[in-house]
Amino acid sequence: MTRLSADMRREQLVDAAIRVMIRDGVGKATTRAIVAEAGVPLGVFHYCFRSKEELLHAVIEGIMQRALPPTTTATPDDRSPRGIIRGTLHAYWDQVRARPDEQMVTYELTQYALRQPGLAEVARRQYQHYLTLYSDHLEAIAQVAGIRWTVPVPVLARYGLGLMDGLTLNWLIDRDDVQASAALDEYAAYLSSVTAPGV
Amino acid sequence: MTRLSADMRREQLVDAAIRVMIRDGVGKATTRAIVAEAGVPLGVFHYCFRSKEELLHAVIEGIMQRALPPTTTATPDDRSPRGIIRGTLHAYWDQVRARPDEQMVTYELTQYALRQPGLAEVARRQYQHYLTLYSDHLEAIAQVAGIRWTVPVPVLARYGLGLMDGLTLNWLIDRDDVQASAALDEYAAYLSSVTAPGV
DNA sequence: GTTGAACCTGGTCAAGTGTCCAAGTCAAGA
DNA sequence: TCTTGACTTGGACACTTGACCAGGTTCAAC
Repeated sequence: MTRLSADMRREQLVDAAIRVMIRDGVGKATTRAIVAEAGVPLGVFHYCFRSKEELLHAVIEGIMQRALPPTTTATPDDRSPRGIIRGTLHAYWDQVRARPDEQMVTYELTQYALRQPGLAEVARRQYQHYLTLYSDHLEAIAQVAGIRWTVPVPVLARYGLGLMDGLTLNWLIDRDDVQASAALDEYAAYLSSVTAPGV
Repeated sequence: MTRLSADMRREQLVDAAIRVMIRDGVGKATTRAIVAEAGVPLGVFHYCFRSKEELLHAVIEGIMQRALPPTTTATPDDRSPRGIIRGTLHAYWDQVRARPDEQMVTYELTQYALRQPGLAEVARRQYQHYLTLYSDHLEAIAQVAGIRWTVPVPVLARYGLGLMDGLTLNWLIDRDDVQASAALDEYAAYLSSVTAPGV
């Protein structure tokens, strides 16, 4: 086995763990499955991590990092406010649709974290982070489209984040692209209805 | 041990399983934890169920049955369409807030089911059932409020169910009642904006 | 009363799981 | 060169978990 620093090994194990989770689910991500995926002996695990929970902690931080960044608002075809909003939403949705398993892992990890006293706080912090991202994203859209929101942005962010989370969850269950798209369009229509020209 | 029919025993075990899941999470609901909760010997389990998955199947059907029925639209204080909508939503939300652990179990079970080939179909069917319930609920509101929806009800149902699922999930993470309530009010405002008088 | 099906029980098995450790290997600084 | 600390390795331990079964008990129907 090539010699690596403990930090490198940790990174290697976290990546392997994420791969296992995406493929087989969080429940199947045992220490043995993870080291097998990473191609290292079992002993390595507890040399790098004090416990499995410590790895889970690192995995959660890791997967949150790679969470979908809101798509840059580039929609060359339709530059009306409504067109920009609709284009942005569908671009984001395409990313969700492209990696369903990754979405599932995110939800599974969130729930796992909520049950583990030590990890609940991490989940909370991460969700707060998402809220901020979403708020920034809304502000960016407003700027690009040359409009302002007639509803407080924090409210709009919570509403939107909730809706996207819910639609994703529901789509993961029935994979109904037509209905999901229709709901997304309705969201775009709603967002357009809470805009006013200029700032 | 008092003698009971296998059907009774099954019911007893399902109830015990649900109790364990609510208290400790789906992952901790082992056969031993379940029979301990039910106060019966371990052997009973595999006398009543061919396998643990068979019990899980029964649990899912069971917990879905007790899922929140849409609140009857009784809002004596404000009988305007908007008042009725808002009252209904908050009444529903109060039910969610009253049993957070039960909500979590529902989400955990859904995910567990999606990973288990045999159970995925059950989840799909149940979600379809929820959609129908939500549609009926929307129609009921329209009738009581004397309005009609200007957006197709199936779209409105998917949108609403997604939003409520997402808001619930997010609230389970940060338990922020103020923000949740604000988002809920915004949803009420949106719903009001897609109504037209009479039928 | 006999019988047979339904129900109960305690122990046991094999597989899997997180954790630990003693002995080995390596590379770089004293 | 020697030493020292960091990394590697294979095996082992203690425990959990789902599944199974042989033998016992009960009760209603005949």
